[in-house]
Amino acid sequence: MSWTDERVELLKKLWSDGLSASQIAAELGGVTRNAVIGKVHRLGLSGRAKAPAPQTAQRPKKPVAAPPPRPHRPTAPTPITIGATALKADIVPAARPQPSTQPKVYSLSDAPLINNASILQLTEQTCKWPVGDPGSDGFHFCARRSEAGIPYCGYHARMAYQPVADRRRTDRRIAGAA
DNA sequence: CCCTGATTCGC
DNA sequence: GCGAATCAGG
Repeated sequence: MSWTDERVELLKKLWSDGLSASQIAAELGGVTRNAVIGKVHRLGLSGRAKAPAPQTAQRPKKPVAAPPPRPHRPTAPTPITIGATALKADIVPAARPQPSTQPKVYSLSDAPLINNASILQLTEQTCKWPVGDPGSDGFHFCARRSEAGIPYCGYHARMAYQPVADRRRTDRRIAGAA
């Protein structure tokens, strides 16, 4: 995945919005936070104003609002309780669609219609691209206006219908490689 | 250990 | 130019 004009533009926007490099990397997809930081430096926009955006640095112990109820599948009747953990696996992040057809060129959509959208708030008009780690606090859906006929905004539509780039998490130290 | 950005340097 | 590896820190 390369730094297209559009991706650079989004990078600039998110960076100036105070998002962290890893958050931006997650939103862009196909790049690591190292790549984002490297690009930021090459663009000469390192150092930014104080970020009012909620940094993931320290998570608040209590969510501001009650956590959204976890949806569960209506298909199977509630099984007889053997273990109490049955619901755990119910949240499955929307699967990234596999590459199919090459879509037309979409324009970059605007800001999210819903900030921090939960799955329950998604409608026909909102991009259903999952952002962040399901189960983690910051997880939400993109929720920019979706393009007609497809469940994604212009930007994510392109990600969705492109071959899934290897989403490397190589920022981890290699264990054992003393 | 989780995370952050900064820097280096082989590609 | 790119970004993994590394560094320095919260």
